[in-house]
Amino acid sequence: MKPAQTSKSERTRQLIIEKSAVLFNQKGFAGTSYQDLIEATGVTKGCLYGHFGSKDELAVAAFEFAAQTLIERVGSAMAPYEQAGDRLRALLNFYRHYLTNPIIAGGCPLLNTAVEADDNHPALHERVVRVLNRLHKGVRNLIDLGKEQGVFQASADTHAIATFFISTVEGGILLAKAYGEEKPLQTVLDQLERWLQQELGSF
Amino acid sequence: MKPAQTSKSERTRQLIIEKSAVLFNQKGFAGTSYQDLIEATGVTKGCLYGHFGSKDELAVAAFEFAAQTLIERVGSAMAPYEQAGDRLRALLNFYRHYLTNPIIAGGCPLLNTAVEADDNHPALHERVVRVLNRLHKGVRNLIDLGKEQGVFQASADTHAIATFFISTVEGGILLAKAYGEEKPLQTVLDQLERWLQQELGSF
DNA sequence: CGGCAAATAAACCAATTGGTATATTTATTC
DNA sequence: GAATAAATATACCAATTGGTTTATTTGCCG
Repeated sequence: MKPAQTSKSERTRQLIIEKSAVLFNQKGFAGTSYQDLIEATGVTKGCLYGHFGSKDELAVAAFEFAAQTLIERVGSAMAPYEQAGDRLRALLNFYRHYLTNPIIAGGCPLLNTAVEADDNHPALHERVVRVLNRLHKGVRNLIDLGKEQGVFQASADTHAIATFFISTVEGGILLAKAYGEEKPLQTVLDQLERWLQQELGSF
Repeated sequence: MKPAQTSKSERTRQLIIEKSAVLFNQKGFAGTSYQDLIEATGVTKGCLYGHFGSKDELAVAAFEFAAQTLIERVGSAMAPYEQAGDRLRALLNFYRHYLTNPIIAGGCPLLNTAVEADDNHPALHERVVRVLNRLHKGVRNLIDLGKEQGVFQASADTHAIATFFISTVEGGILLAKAYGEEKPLQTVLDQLERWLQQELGSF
């Protein structure tokens, strides 16, 4: 049976991934049982195992989906703009609405998965690092673009700025999630923006 | 039986807390089973339940211990200094050695617990917020001290700086842990220090 | 040092865990 | 629309889960 463009099973598989991603993001890998997954997806255990060989495999697929969604959303937030300064502002604004308009319920999947995976789940940990690298590279490319366009200072330390950017944003998401309000993240993003303007020159 | 200053059971209780704190920090609450706890503490299940009524109760005690240790270490890192600038530098240096000389194996308990607790574990979540508040207040006090001493600019936004500080540091710890190297954290702290010097005036 | 309470150990519990085997639908292709 | 392969459901499994009960040992105070 050749799989049609969007066969029933493909759609079921996608449904499983999307629902599971939320659960894993909220409850973590260890905290999510097959019973939880069955209830959330509305699908039986046999079906779950038919599509994914193990909980590990499902968790990896779910994380990749969440990460892919994140990357795409970031990308389309910046897409309308060509000037690096505008793109950077769009990136910051994307994170400004991160909690009220979340990629996926339960906070940042990158943050959540990183914390649980690094000591416990090599397969997931590896994906986390990969996504982190992609994100880092994305920020670096943005800075380099700005330099080429002459809107960012050529002397800026691209790598360090990208690292600082990601750390700060993830930390801000952590605080906001912990406090259950978006204000800490807003504060962090405001400060980060000011810092970026000094590092890169007003943009 | 009135508990003596340090009875056998008190020592056992402390042993359980210290060993459990490591496990919970590494494997998370859901990821840590009583079997794990029994093996790590070298004590039987009956003994565990004799001291703590449930896994929840033990996890809370373990987190409080880890948090207390963190607070104390931060405090004693800054204690030798009176001038706010020196104290702030000491604080940054404390975090510089956070991964090579960790409070507790498994990374920052505040970060780890916050991520797992906020959606799943109200009791733990509440403690996390409390510790976060204490930390935030500590940084604010440090900044205010610097203002009183005339070494920090009076115009600095104390609250925002404290929020930014904590976010950035936690984000740096996250990145360093994810990458398994301390360089990202070093980078973050270097940038943070430069930023602080601009916000507060060179100190 | 005797008595007793507290601490610890050991055996046990029902429920749930992740995972499997098998039966039964369902979808797709010829 | 029949054949068939894939998808789904059901029932089952041993192992482990968090937690309890009961027995035994230990530490402590008069």
